[in-house]
Amino acid sequence: MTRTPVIKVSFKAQMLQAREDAIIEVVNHLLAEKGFEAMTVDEVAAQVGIAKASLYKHFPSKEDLAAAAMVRVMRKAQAYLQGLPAEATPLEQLRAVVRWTMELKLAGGMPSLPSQNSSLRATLIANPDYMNGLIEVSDQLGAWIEEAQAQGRINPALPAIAVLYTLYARACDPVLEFLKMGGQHTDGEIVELVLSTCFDGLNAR
Amino acid sequence: MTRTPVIKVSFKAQMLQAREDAIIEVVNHLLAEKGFEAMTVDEVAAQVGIAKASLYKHFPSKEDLAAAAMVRVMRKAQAYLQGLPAEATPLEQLRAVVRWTMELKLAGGMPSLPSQNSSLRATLIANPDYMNGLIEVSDQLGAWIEEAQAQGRINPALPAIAVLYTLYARACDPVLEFLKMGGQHTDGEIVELVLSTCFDGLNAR
DNA sequence: GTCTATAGACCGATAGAC
DNA sequence: GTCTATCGGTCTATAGAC
Repeated sequence: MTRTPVIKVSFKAQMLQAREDAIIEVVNHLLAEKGFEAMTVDEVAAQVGIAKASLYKHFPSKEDLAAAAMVRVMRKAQAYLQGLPAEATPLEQLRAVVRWTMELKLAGGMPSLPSQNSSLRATLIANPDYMNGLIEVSDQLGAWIEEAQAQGRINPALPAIAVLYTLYARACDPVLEFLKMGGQHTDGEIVELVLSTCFDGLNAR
Repeated sequence: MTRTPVIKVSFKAQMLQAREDAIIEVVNHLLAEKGFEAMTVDEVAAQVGIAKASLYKHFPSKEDLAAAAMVRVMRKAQAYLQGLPAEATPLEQLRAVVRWTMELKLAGGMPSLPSQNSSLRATLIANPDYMNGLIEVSDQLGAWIEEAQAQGRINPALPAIAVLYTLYARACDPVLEFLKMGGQHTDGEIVELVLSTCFDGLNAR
């Protein structure tokens, strides 16, 4: 066993980390653009500019690639929640995070995975980083939902879990891409439109 | 050229038609259950109980299989629209068709295809039966939407096309399956819940 | 005997894994 | 760069209807 200078190990680790970031960035955009099934690992390797075999040095399987991208976006969500102004009302917080989610999706940065893929689900559930992030985010959102319901801002007749799912679902709402495809509205208009139908509903008020 | 008894031709045609119905039924449920990519044509053949080659006597490709299922559900939608009571208000009609759509999905009869598959999209767009059905359904829904907006029942500030997309999106809303997975509600409750969030929004009124 | 449909082997390409 | 599995699609020999 050879002693390695500390400075070199750190540098090497930095390189590894940088490459992993690049990989995850590519995976993130590919997942947003074409989904898990349609994304091939050859494609990922090509876009990163490394050999396919090198990918497997970092991630043991395609599922783990996707999981890493999900962990990353979950961390970004946690950071966003952390940065929200504490003085805002719960309803404002919820609207803000949904807006953030939809803006991310419209910008091509939201990895949407099929909700019915078993191998991928298993990998995600087995990933503590992902699961802890998901739970923390859900707890925060759940708390805001219940506060907003207690304040009579969000319909108290709705189960909080149904509200939570409805908010999460904006991250993969096909209405966003359809409206964008139509080309009649800016991204900002689309976000406000869907935000309105989500919170205010389709009915006139 | 030999004359063939009418009765025989009819019988044979009936057999073919019956088998095609069986195929489409299987495809429909497989598409609802696991999506287009995950569905294999071997699987389809096995579940129908015929050889794979026989499938290709009926449908020239996997895409056409999916297209046939989509045409079928589109026809069912058209028949449902046709059967609605003419005296109901436009808003009631819209609510009814969305309810019907979600019930079909919860029952496993709504073939959900990924919105970003190009080969499948091409096949569907090239299919006149599907496109005509889609246009007819959209025209009917669009007319109701504009009527309901004129009556002040649906928010007139929303572009009609956005309302239309929002209604269509209920056919692939992951909230339905998530709530069903939770096991806390009956299918009927889930439908009314999502119907409420769709039309009334999350906010208290 | 002829003709059609079927069953199941088979092929080529692709993609995940190493 | 190689290996292997899978999957969409095809080919052929045979069984059965007429």
